[in-house]
Amino acid sequence: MAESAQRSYERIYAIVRRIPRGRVATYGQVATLAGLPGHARQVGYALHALSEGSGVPWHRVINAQGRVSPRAAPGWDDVQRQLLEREGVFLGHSGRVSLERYRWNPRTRRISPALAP
DNA sequence: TTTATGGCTGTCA
DNA sequence: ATGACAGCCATAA
Repeated sequence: MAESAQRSYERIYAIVRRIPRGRVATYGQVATLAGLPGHARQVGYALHALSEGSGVPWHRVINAQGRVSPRAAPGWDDVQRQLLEREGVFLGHSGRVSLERYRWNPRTRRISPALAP
């Protein structure tokens, strides 16, 4: 693997690591924050290449539609949903996450749970 | 080298 | 609301 790609991966991981518990971010959002606007797909690859003990909360990254993307290995999407629920991110009735509520904003834009309906 | 394929996204029907 | 299409670019073969 080329070093430039490695660097990008590290940036991506650094961003994903910042996502707080109970929050989610989209692939595109992570890409932009990592300084790679438009490389959302690459974020998916970076996370896919991740090893298990890396400490990177890959499950907090979902697609722009607020859904858990289906991946190569069947059953993993369920695992991801479980992990999210364990952190307090509950999926809507159609297996969708309300991005309006759970989207992570690095610049303090946080939604108070007490304020939520 | 070229091709095919993806843990995506935005736009349009 | 869902589905098809086209960009984007790193990996794998």
